[in-house]
Amino acid sequence: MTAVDDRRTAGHASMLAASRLLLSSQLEAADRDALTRACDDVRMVPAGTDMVPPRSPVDALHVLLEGWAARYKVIEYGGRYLPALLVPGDICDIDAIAFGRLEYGITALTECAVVSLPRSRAVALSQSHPNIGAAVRWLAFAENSILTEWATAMGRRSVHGRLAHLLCELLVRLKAVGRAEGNSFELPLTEEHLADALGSTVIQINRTLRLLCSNGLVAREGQRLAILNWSALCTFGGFRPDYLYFEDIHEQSGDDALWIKKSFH
Amino acid sequence: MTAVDDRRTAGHASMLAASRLLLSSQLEAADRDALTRACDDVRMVPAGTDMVPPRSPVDALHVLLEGWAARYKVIEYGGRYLPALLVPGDICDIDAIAFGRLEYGITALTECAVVSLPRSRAVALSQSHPNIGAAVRWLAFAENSILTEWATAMGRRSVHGRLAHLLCELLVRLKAVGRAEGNSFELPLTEEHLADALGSTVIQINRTLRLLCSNGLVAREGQRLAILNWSALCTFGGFRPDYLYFEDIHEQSGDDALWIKKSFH
DNA sequence: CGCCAGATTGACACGGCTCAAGCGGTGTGG
DNA sequence: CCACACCGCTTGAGCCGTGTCAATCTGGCG
Repeated sequence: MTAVDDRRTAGHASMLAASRLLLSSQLEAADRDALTRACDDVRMVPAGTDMVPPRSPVDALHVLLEGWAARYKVIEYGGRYLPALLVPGDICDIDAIAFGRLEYGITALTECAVVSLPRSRAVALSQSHPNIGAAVRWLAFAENSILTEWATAMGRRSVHGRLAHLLCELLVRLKAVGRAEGNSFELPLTEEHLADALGSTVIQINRTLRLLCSNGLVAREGQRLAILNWSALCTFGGFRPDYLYFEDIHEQSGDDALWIKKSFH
Repeated sequence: MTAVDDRRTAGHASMLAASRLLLSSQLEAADRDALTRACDDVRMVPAGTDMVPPRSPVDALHVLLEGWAARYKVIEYGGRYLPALLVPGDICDIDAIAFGRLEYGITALTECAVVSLPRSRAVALSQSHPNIGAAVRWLAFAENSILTEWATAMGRRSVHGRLAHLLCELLVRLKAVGRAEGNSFELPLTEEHLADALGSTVIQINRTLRLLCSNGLVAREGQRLAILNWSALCTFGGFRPDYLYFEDIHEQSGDDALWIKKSFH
């Protein structure tokens, strides 16, 4: 995990720059400083560990700097479901700003580096800095939109479609935080993780992944996933990136934002 | 529609009092006044009509006073899905505060009475009145929680479970706005509406509803639905009301809030 | 070398979707 | 006042997508 260690020693200030929250164009320098200063030190979370147990009181928000995590819910006799996959830059439990208790848990799917932002400080900041308040609100609604899309996918798409859709979404989201090169990215998730995120089973995911490969839509090499035929994969999964509202984010992305737009117009 | 006409002539100020937004305990009298004054007049929307077409620019938020509506998405070759059922008091398109365009449409499932809150005024209010901003943020996260629960249900529950779960949710939500008597409420939706909300089909909903009836869990009389065995229905649907975060709302509900709590502890 | 997590493959069963037909209530026009 | 149409509900039969069960294979690691 040398990459992780590098990030760690570099301090979290530079890392935070790529977080969803700080990407918001509504923030000014003072807002960013205040946010960065409010964060605690970087903490490492081993893979498979609960960062936040479900239904417990939360005293801090967690910003993911490195690694993959997920929100999860456990249904009695229904197994596990992952209503959100979290990548570097995401705030794992942003709703803790409004609620002192969360209905889901957060688990580290790989080894993770996170910084904590004490809840009281987060609440205070979003009150005292109107821009931060607005940015949080924006993020809340953006998550809302993603959740709506996921629920729709669960309700009205086949497992094949859902997997294709998810891979498309991941590429766009990873590009936005500089974690994709061209049309490929590291996907360190097991098929079980994907199954839990898509409401399916390992077997089904295995076969679907294999199908996408054999049809030349994607290719896998180790943990790296490359999308070979972007437009075909989008069509197959019914993916349109509008629901991510990434056009509202100007900084950082630049060329990539342009690339996404071009693919659809 | 005499009931609707009554409400109409009564003016919207009193009606708005029951809206989710105004229920928030974070608001003070001045905040409520400002919100109420910012609203336009009541407008009637016929059943089956689009209140807001999908993917179009929105210039106003819509607060539902009377009737049932839904957010909807249309999937090519996948039919329609309703990621949210809206009942009186709900804000149909609250995310328009953050985005000028919505990814979903809003359709009136029955005849509806709505008031419009111009987007510009809503944005201004949530900036100038910190309490309103916080209340909007709270609502955003509350919707987030419901969406998470729905996605989880779509992914990991059977159609039977999902329907039971939905009926439980509806009772709690309707009670909170005074639209349920005891364990029963008006359910003016067709089986097709329910199917679209649950990602299923008319036939399946019909059979499931029939199953719940024959097992003595619920009873139907016209458009009225009564939950005969609340705890059994909750168990069957895996329903726990925590995700609705209604304990944060103190006013208005009173006895009902107590009743919900008692059922689970 | 042996262990183990994860990927893979096959056989099978079942939930739920599809197709198709009939039923009942309500509204409308002749 | 009846005939017809239409919408929503109901019911049956069959099939397909997926979940389940079970076994094998692979690569990494102690």
